[in-house]
Amino acid sequence: MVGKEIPDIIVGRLPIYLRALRHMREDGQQTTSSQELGKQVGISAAQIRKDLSQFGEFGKQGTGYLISYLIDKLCEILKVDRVWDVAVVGAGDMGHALTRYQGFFNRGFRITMIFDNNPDLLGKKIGDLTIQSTDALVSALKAGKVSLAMLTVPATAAQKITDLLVEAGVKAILNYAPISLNVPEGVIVQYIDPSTHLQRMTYYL
Amino acid sequence: MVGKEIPDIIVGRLPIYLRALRHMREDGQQTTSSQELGKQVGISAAQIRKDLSQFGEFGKQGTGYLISYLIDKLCEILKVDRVWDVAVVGAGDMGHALTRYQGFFNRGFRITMIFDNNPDLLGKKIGDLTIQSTDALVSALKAGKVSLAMLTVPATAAQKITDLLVEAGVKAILNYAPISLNVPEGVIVQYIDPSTHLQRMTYYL
DNA sequence: TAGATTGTTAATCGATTAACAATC
DNA sequence: TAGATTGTTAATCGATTAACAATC
Repeated sequence: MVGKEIPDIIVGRLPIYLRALRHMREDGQQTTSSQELGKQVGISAAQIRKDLSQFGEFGKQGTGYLISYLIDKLCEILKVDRVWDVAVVGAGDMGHALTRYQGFFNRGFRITMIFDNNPDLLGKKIGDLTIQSTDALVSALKAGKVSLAMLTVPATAAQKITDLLVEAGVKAILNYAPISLNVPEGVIVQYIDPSTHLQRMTYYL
Repeated sequence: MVGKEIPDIIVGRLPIYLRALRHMREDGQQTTSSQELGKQVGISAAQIRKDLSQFGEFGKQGTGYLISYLIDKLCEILKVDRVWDVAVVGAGDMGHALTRYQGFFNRGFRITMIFDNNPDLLGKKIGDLTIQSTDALVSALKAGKVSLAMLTVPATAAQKITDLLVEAGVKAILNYAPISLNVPEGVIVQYIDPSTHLQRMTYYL
């Protein structure tokens, strides 16, 4: 295979597979099949095999996939065979919750900075981290070579902060503010907005 | 058009359009075009027109869409022309953050109950709401006819709580626990897992 | 060996885009 | 009227599924 572009929809499923495989491993399981994994995550066995085949041959006919091996391979593919530093901007309830969340580290992430523009919060601590002024954001991120950020500021501030993140060299933003962001080519944004998720479901009720 | 099934991928874009239209209205804007809206949300104008045309004719040649009218129509379609009661299960940092979040109400949702199984938390208040025992979950949800829930418990407890939610008649679950849930036909799940979102982005870095 | 399951191909299905007549 | 923009059709593009030879 010569570096043909992988569709993003496939990339988006890999973390789901990885998560399920980790759960299987925690349960002491050693091997699985595309059928079993598919049933677990609600995706057809054929699709899982097709998705994985984009990246190599990870299974064995007759026996399926060695869970630990497939986990390693997926971590490599997703580049989470290392730990990424992540900055949080916005130290409200959501930023607070994310910063204290213990689940990031063994998924490949570590929150190393938190920022807010509220003077009352500056210098306060969340866990080991001290809340810094957004005035320091660009220089601190550049110095720390941070390329991932989570954005938990109000919608009204989100675009302005985004522009700072871009200026600071951030390449991927997980946006919790309920607004679409404009970013230049080469910067990726993913959106988490519980209201849009809920609205997508109420349609069916 | 005779009730032909709308693809879920289209349903999923409607809340995005709705959110952008509301921002436009807040800015005092009265009309928009598929081109302008598309630029705002990063979707082609043709696709927006095609999506909307599944539900009716909401625009005018030459002038585009009346924002307030289109908002009303999208709210009707998504069934958020009313306010839905939502239960939160899990009163950790994330459940806390969601319960205190002010942004739900004008998107069509209102958190009316919060549950946790930690005895130390029972009876404590988050805003106006008192944390209830998960033992009371099924009866309280049935009594309140709640059909939406947000799940913010640890992954280890998520499936067990999901079974209770299903038993209580919940039809849509927004799952913050990092695990795939099994639900019967007729129950919808949406997933929010920041780690999977981040992993989807690190692939490209 | 016999049964199971992969990786892959071809067929099907679905989604997006381009183009344009209709019309405000 | 002239310019703009819709709703819709046909063409294109992409994703999913079914099927099966290969092989553990």
